[in-house]
Amino acid sequence: MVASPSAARRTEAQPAVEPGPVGERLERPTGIGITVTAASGQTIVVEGDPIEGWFRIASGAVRLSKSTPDGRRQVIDFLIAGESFGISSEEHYGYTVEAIARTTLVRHSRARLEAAIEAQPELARRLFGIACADLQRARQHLLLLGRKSADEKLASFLLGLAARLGTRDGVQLPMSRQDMADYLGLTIETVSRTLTRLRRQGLIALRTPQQVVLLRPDRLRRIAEGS
Amino acid sequence: MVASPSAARRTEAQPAVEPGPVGERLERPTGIGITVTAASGQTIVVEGDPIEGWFRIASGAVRLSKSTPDGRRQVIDFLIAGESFGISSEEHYGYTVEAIARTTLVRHSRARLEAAIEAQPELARRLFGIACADLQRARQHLLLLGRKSADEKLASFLLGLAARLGTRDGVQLPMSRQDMADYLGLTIETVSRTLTRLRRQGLIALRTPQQVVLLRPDRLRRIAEGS
DNA sequence: CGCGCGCTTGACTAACTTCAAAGATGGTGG
DNA sequence: CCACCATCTTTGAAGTTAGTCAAGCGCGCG
Repeated sequence: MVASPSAARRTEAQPAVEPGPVGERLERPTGIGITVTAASGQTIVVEGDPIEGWFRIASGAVRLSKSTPDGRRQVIDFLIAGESFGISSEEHYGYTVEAIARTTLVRHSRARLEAAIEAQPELARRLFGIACADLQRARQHLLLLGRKSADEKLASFLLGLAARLGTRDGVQLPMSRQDMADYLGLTIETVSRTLTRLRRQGLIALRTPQQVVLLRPDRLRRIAEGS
Repeated sequence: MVASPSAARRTEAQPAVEPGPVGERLERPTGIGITVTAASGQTIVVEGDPIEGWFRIASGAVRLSKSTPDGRRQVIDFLIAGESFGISSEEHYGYTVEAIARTTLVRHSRARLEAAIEAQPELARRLFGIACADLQRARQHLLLLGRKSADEKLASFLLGLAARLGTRDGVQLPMSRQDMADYLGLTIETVSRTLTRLRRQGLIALRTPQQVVLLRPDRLRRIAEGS
């Protein structure tokens, strides 16, 4: 059940994030932040870093993850364009953020956010709503990790991703098998084998390893919720 | 890994919560809510119920849980005196709440909370802080469920509970083995066997099944974080 | 062309679950 | 006050799922 300590897979320990093509010029009173870009695999913030602002993903995708000291990793969430992280009252990040594709982010200072809340109290409600939605997602994820089988985990994951990306029957996976495994609390081999099983049962098709077609969403849904 | 469907263990389907000894008289403009009491095992709210207010636990303890349609259960959290649930911008509860001991709760209407926020905007920040703390706890729980072994889960659980209850070396477990199993994503037998193993290794002592003494917190901590 | 990387597959192993039964414990009623 | 019953916990033996170790495949890039 437990991945071996040698499973540390942080092959990336890059410099950090560099100012993007647009650069710091966008730091203006309009409320638009600093645009930065990150290459795939690049680390944006590390668990324990002080939270100095929040990021909104303009394009691309990132993963949030936590690790044990011996390198086992749990992916907390994947974020895509339009979603944010770093909106918290905590002092430090409780997770690491890494790009899983070439990603553009807009960084906003915490001070400005505080000021904006003063100016328009309605904003506080929006942030609270985001935190509540994140909490609901995390709790759904708890049920998946604690009580679902590998088949159920994959079915849930594929359906959830399709719903999130707004695609009816096909999903372009933005993450690797390793990322999926670390999100689902499985190993890469089990993810691969389970996808193969779903494919052999005619529930999905794999055009390429990243391009999944949901052939039988109805049956996948039944599996996802416990046959 | 997956508990059998027959593992449905909601032996309780009681009427709900009855007005407590103090009754509805406490519904006054002071902001003090309605006091209610629940016997051990009694259901307070059910997953899917509309959120009509929030509850603060005056005494006793409750568990929050989610279930699959076939009855497998994942405990999301345990709450003790002084802690709250139902503080959310969601419309419906995403979890069921049940008392795990004789519990007294104070119920506050949502409308009054909204009004209080209008009156003192600082309150909004407090609520946001609670949501962020809950989120951090849930994410720590994700790492436990997804990537820790049974030994690590139990060590983490006992240390966390001791820290939370503010006791140095002894813990009075307020929940059953089944509840612990459902929190840790294990079966009741594995919980029992693991506690026995920790006891035989001299790391803990069990005065009674509920009374745990942490004999070697240092070694437990090393186990909790991955030997 | 061949090298490297990510994905898949196979054989075997280990951890945890399942099924079964035997202690504890605690409350209730005789 | 004590015996009995229901419930919770512990323990044992066997079964399953997912993990580990190892190798092969396929694609893209230099």
